[in-house]
Amino acid sequence: MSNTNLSEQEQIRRESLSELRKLGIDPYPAAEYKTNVFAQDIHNNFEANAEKYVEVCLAGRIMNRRIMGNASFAELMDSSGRIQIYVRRDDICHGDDKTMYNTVFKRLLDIGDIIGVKGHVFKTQMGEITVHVDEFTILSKSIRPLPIVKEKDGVLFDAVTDPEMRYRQRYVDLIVNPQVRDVFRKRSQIIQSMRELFNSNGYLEVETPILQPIPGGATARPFITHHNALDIPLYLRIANELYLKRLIVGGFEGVYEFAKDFRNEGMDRTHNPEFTVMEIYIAYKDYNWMMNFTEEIVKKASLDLHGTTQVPYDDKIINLNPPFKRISMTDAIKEHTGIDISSMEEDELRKVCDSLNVPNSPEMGKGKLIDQLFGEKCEHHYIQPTFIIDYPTETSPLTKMHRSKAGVTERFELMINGKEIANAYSELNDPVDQMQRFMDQLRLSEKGDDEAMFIDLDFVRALEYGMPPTSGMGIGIDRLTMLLTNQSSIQDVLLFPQMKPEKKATSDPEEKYTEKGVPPEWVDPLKKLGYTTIAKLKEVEKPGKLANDLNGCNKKNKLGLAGLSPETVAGWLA
RNA sequence: CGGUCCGUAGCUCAGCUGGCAGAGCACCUGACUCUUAAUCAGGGAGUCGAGGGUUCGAUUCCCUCCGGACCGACCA
Repeated sequence: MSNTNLSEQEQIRRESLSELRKLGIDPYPAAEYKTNVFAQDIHNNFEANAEKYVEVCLAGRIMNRRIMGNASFAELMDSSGRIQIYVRRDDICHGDDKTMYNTVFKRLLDIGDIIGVKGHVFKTQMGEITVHVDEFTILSKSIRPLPIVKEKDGVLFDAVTDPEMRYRQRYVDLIVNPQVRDVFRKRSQIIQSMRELFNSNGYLEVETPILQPIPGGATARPFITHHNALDIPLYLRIANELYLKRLIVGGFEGVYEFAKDFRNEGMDRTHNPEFTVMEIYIAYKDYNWMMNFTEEIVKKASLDLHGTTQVPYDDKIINLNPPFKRISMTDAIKEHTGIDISSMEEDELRKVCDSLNVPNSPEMGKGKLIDQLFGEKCEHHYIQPTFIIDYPTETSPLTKMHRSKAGVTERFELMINGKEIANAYSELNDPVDQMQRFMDQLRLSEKGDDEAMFIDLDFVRALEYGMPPTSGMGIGIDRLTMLLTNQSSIQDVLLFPQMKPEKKATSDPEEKYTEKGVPPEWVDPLKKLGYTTIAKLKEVEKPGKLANDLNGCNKKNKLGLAGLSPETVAGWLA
């Protein structure tokens, strides 16, 4: 009776659940279920070694059923893939009692249920490798129907594509869209590939604070939170750079971290409020060395994942085989605008921006203007991997001045498919210069740039003890994964992308209704008719009509309640 | 934040210039012992995103709101 808000199919599945229990079958058994094979193993090896597959046991979710009287085919999906099973009445029911087949298998089991099967592998007349089941065990009953996706010759029918469902109920997406699982396996492989390389070089994987008193190391708006015991504000980190460099000061030769960073900014196809960055810092190296190392990282990840450095993205082929093109930012701007900005000051740059219709604002300094020019006019052209090198000092406050070029720093970004994939420097280790750069940032922030960096005095203190010359690099793991798995939105490489809260229909609790004199058994029918709050109930003008609707609902849903008179209903509304 | 499009059964989607709410899959009943998008016969399933307006009558037209997608602006 309390189930009137469930769909017909959900009610039927709940009834199946209690029928199973009445038959003495636990729909959610506690015991370990020992399997000895995965679907993929059977597909790969059955034909060569049929004798090894006479007693198999596997478990998975029922994805499809084809019942033909006393025999049935079904598809079972485990973590490795799908395999067909064949269930024959007289093979699973040895005596006269055919309940396990006629009632349990045919009627009480559903698509979505998780079962274990024991049997032997054979090949059907149609040539499909199949498990002939001798015995099955219900491992978990599903009481919510799955979307039905059918497939023939690799073509999907009725595939679930609604992003709302796919991202919000990722578990459903993973069940019905098998290629989605593959993307996340690849994501893990990419991280594994990088970790292997770093560890084999003797670099140390570390963990640094996510809750930071000063959100340093990058320019971005942070999330802010509060620590009650200390009574201080804390920020969710926007970068871990300053902590990793403290560790280089502390004497580690190379440190790296796969870090979740958090930025309180816009969300779209390439931005999620939390995202993953791998940052690595290595002593006694410079950015030239780091470019070579970055090439090696990207090449290895691609080879480990695809066995090739030619990867498809959209309609393009990206060639990740080093060496990658290297071009300075000023040359890049010259290449795409024909303008040499290398000796220009702020006023001239602003005029150039205006003449090229590049948006700019008064609080932008020289560095920001150059950045803006590059972003608008150049960035999207770099489809094949390209290192953009030597960035303006103003936008690179943690970077060493260039050893020979004035006004620029030893910094590179790796652009692939028109997007920034990696960002690296020869790290600034001069504590006096660092302090000066922080002060410059402070002035920018006073000028109105809300993205200028905070000053981290402890970091400066660390540098005062002496940091070896160091090169550091960060790679956006989400974006690298998008690139290597050919996904066009960041939501497709994050298991649980940030979503707006699910809207929840307001609904008053039962007590609110009973206070008004509504009998408890009539609360659900009322809600089903749309009177989910007392306020809505009060708006009713014709109690007779409501009584009529309720009696109709009673009859339609076979609730078996005594009929209501208009007077009774009018009493609730008083 | 601006422009375009979308929201109908568990899922994928039709529904014309306003007139009884539709299909396929899924579900239920029945048939069928090698099927495979199984098939065949029958059945029931809906707050047509929410609220308001116009109308004798709104899923359809208008307004507001909510949610989503794509394209722009901002950020990694």
